[in-house]
Parts: sequence; structure tokens; C-alpha cells
Amino acid sequence: MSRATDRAYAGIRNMILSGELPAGSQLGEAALAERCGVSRTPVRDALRRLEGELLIKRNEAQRSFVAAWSLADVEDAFELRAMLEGHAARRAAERIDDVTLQRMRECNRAIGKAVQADPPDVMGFLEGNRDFHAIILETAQSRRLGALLGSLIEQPVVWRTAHQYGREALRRSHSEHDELLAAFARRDGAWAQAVMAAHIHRAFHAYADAHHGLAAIDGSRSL
Amino acid sequence: MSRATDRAYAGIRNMILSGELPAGSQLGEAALAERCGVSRTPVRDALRRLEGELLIKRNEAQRSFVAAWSLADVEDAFELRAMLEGHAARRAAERIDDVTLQRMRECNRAIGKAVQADPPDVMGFLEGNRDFHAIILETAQSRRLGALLGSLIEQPVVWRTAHQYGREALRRSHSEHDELLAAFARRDGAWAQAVMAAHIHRAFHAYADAHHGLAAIDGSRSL
DNA sequence: GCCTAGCATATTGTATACAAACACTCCAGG
DNA sequence: CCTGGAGTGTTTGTATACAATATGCTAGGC
Repeated sequence: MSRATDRAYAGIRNMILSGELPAGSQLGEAALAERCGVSRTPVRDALRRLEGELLIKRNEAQRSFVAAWSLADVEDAFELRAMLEGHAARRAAERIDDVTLQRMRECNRAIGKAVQADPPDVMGFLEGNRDFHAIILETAQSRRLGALLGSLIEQPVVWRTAHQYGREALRRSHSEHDELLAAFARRDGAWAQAVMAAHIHRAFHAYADAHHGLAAIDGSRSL
Repeated sequence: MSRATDRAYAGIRNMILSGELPAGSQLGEAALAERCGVSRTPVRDALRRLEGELLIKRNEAQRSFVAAWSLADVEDAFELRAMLEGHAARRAAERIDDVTLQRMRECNRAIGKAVQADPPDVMGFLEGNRDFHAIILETAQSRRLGALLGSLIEQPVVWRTAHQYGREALRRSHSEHDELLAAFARRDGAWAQAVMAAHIHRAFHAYADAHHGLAAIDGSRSL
């Protein structure tokens, strides 16, 4: 998108994800505009977008607030992701060509390298991971699926806690990608779907463990 | 939302769905603003929203055009709906209380009455059908699921062709709702999910038959 | 004759001013 | 002391003016 709108979107988004704007705080358009160095117009566009991604909720009088995410909300989002990305994986496995398959292999090699670095290169991992999933989504060739997943992929709180993931969790993620590649190589859609669904569900539990601790799985705390 | 934005959204949407603005035609903000009797600002909001619902697509230079829907696109949307609404039905069956169940029974009775009227009351059917599915979505208690389905429920072309559905198709829809109610009464999530998925898939074929004819299932024609 | 550069035009992006809606406070009356 | 309501201030909605950008056409050179 255009420069000012992007700046507003990225700026507000970062303020929310970094915790600079805590859950529940009001987002006045004028204040945000000043902080981002743009006028209210692009801020309004950005707020609409963020509202669609459920990072922001509006009260009955159209005032915007940072949405509060309970663990149940996050689980809900992961469950939908598992379903939709599983579907995407199945479609991709049925449609993938050898060139794309090769690209995915290289992508996962890069992820493997990031995992084995000392200390683990978490940013590199996240980037490779995002690319990997993006290729699958693209190969699935469903515009609507892409649009739906768009609001789910960038988990709001995941980024903040990614660094808490242990090397073991990253390594398992990497090896699950390998299994996905095996399913793709065989063009086995059902296999790919199952592996992907498991992959996402496991990622949720890795998140829940890292962020809430094993004892706190009660859904009562907000993020 | 507010008055002007709603007017723009509803106006543009109707122009697209009614065919007044054919697929592929450019949507200049200024022209739309004049036709809707508002300024460009609410028109821009409405365009953003419609773009999210994929009724509009933008080219690389940010110009808006009415999206062309091929039969494959419609099938794609129905497939996603089957998956997501199936999921919603499962959650709803596991959570529904007796009061809501009674409301749904009454809703389906109203649908039955519309179907048996002579001639069939198609508008009444559509209205009841929408309510029925809305109750399920509400009972599923997943904000994100609601947001995702929001962009899928209002099939753009379905409304234009609903009147072509025969009484038999409407009657089957009604009886499938009955089966759904049976699954809900037993709190059987898996059953509800299966019935709902079948319900949506059948609806797609009813649509395809009515709109494209039995011989034209090739995905090449746009809507 | 064709390609390219540049200008004219159309269209979207951004800023700002003003209008409307809402929330909040404070005072008056019971 | 509690309640109702008017007034004030804050916040969002809308309109419009201006800036930036893309597009298409024309003219000039090769």
C-alpha cells in the first residue's frame, strides 16, 4: 500500500504487539496520527484493517480499543489455522510442481541452518517459517483461502514470545516440515493435510507452554 | 456503521450484485461518490470493505474493478464455507442449550411454511435460512469464525439466482435443517458437522445446476 | 515505420477543516 | 445524598482541497 498508510499500519501494529499499547487501552485517531507522523486519514485506514484482523475492537460508539486475547482466543485462532492451513496443504500437495517443491526444500534447509546456529537464530527461523507457509498458500491457488488466512497467520502474541521457544521446539518444527515435503513429493493430499494440522496444533501447545506455563492452561488470563 | 458509509457500501454492493456494474468494470471513487450522493471518504471505506469480501479487486496501481467470479471461484467459496460452517455446526452442537434449540426449531418451521407456500416464498426462505445459519454461528461462540464466515456467507451471485431454485431444492434444504436439528438435540458434534458439510455441498450443486446448466460445469465461464 | 520521451489527464493518496455524536462534569432540584 | 439534565469537551464521521502517481496520447527522433 501507500507510504503513509503503511507507516500507520505498521506503527500501530508494532505498538500493540510490543505491548507498548496494553490490551484495553483506547486508540484515539488523533493521538495515533501524531505518533506515526501522518494525518488521521491513513490512521483510519489502518484501524479498519487491524479491526478486521481482530487486533482492535470497537465499542458501540465506534471508539477503538486494543483487543484482549485470552488463551481461549489464541487456541481458537490456532484451531482455525489448523483447519485452513491443512486444507491449503492438501490443495498444494495436489497441485505442486517440481520447481516449487525444490524451492520449498531450499527454504526448509535455511530453516534448519537457523535452528542449528548457536545460539538459535530465531528471527531467521521465523522468516523461513513464514516463507515456507507462504509458498504452500500460494501453491494452494485459492484466493479466498489466502484472504481468510491472512488475518490468522500473523498471530499477535506469537511474535512476542517466539524467543522463548527452546531449540528442541524449533528442531521439531523443522522436521515436521520435512515430513510435509515428503507428503508433497508423493502428491499425497490427505497426508499433507494431516501433517499440517498436527504441525499447527503442536505449535499452539508450544506457545501455550512457553507463554502461560504448564500449570496455567485455564483460559482465564488475558494476554 | 454511520449513515454515509452504509449508504455507499449498500449502494455499491447492490450495483455489483444486480449486474448494473458488470464484472471487470472500473470503479472510480469520484463516480461512485456522485452516484451514491456522498463524498469520496465513505466511498473509500466501502471499497476497502468490499475488497475484503473479494467483490472488488485492485490492480497494481490501486484502481478498483468489479471482480469476475468463475464457477471455480464459487466452488472454492462453497468449499471453504462447507469446512468452516461444518466446524461451526460441530461447536454449536456441543454448546447449544434447550432455549436456543427451540428457537432454531421455530426458525425452521417458518422456512417450511415458506417452502410450501404457492408459489414458494423464496424471499421468506432466504431470510429464514440466513437466520438459521446465523443462530448456529452465534452458538458456536468463536469470534474469529464469525469474522471469517462473514465474508463468505453473502455469496454475491447466489442472491441473483435464488429464484431459479425449484421447490424440490428448497424442500431438501428444509429437511436437511431438520436432520441438523436432530444432531443438535443429541449434542452430536460430528454428526452435525457432517450434515452441515453435506448441506453446503449440495447447495453448491443446486446453484451450479440452476445458474450454469448441467452441461456447463467446466469453470471457464465467468459470472 | 516504430520506438521513446514528455506532457496532459485521470485517479488515488493525504491532509485538514468542519459537523455530528457521544461521554463526562457539574450544578440544581428533590 | 441522590438524580436529572444541560453544557462542555473529546472523538469520530464527512467533505473538500491539494499532492502524488499512473496512464495514455502526441510529437519528435532514429
